[in-house]
Amino acid sequence: MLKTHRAREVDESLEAKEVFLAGWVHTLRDLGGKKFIVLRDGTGLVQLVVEKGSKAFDVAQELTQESVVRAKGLVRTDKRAPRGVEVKVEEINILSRAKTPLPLDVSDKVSADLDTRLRERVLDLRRLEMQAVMRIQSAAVRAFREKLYSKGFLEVFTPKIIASATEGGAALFPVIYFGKEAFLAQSPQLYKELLAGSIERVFEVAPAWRAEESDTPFHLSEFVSMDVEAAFFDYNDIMDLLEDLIKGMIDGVQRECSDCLKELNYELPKFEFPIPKITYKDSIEILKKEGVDVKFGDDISTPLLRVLNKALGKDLYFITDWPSSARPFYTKAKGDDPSLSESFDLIFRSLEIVSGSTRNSSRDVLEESLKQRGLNPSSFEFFLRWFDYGMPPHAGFGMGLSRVMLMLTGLSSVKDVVAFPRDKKRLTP
RNA sequence: GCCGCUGUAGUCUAGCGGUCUAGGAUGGGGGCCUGUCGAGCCCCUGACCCGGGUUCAAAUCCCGGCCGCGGCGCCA
Repeated sequence: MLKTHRAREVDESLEAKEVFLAGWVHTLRDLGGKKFIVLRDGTGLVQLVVEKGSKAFDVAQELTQESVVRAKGLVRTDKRAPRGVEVKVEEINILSRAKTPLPLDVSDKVSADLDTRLRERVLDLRRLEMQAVMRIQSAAVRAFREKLYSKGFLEVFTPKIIASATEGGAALFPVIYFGKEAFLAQSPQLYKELLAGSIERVFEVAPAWRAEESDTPFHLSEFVSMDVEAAFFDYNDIMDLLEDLIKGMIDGVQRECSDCLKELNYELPKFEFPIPKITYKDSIEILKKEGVDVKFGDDISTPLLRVLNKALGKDLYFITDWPSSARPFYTKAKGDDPSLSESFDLIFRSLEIVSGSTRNSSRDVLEESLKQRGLNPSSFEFFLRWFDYGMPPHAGFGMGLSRVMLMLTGLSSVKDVVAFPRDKKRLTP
């Protein structure tokens, strides 16, 4: 290893100890007879001091911002240092010298537009704010996984190259698969159902692709979907589970990332638990009362969700029991009213972050449902045939990671929370 | 895809018919400085998206294109 400690680990307990540190030159302050280098690594910042006359001084003369260096020095506490502790450098060497000027200010004295930042993303990801975002994401995904493991779910992986459209609706990206036409999966939906039909409780964290025109701060053509599917669950069981997961993710981020939240100047919203539920029907009534021209069967668009959010005064809520016609073919209808379905969306303010339902588990019902939507059951035979051999009742949901991240970071575009986002116009970096 | 707004040095921004030889900040180069922490001070460097038009005169007004942002649509 090139280093004995990481930046954050340098504290008073190491007083007078020799350490090796390595990282990026975050900022440089040259006072003539003394140089201050703020060194950054994956854990944070620490100040290095280089005195005139030391061996290191001449090398430090050559430093530029964002150069990668390794330094040997003695830790000393000093109330004048930023964290009350700093490292007096004895030796320093440059592992990789950064060219100047940088195309982006990593130290955040001048902020750049999102577009510029995405173009210069590798440098952008070095900014403290983006480091915080990446940490929060990791903590959130970890909390999601751990909660599911604790409830006996298995993490699974479904194919991402598929033969045909899974759900109908969304446009897919075609790929050439050994001379045959194939597509990138828009969702693991059908495969996760089949897995739930074999191993009961499964989840997957994986990318999905949609070739949609959608050009908004909430859509990407490639996104990470957090999917859960469980046999012997219905949509109420799934909503209970989801509530636990949301709670776990918020707690996990709060616990592990308080400094990151501070870096983002963001406080996690205080949600009501249990998460309030409102039916689709009641939502429509509320919207009507608010003077919106809507009727049963209409989709609740983003502008309408804003109205609903304001009327309800809730930041996180379920909209349940959607019209069957507004849902995909695998969604189970309600027993007492087949025009409605056992389905839900979880809404953060006016943003849908999760969508789920009880699924149809009978082949006859599925075939009928496909026909009603103008889809041909025979093209779904790869899926339907397994319903002949013992398919339990099951339910599940799909959660958009980057949308949840907006809730956990306070940022306003999913392009900002994804390291290398893919949208209609962006294919690099 | 539609509607609206926008495009000025590496980055962020001021200017919105002549006062622009385009101002500031940050960065970069050079100099001074041994406790900086958005270090400070001095000198220097670097820009009007592209193409047409209007006008005596265009960064500034008009048209087209491209890019970006916001909203909507598509999408779950």
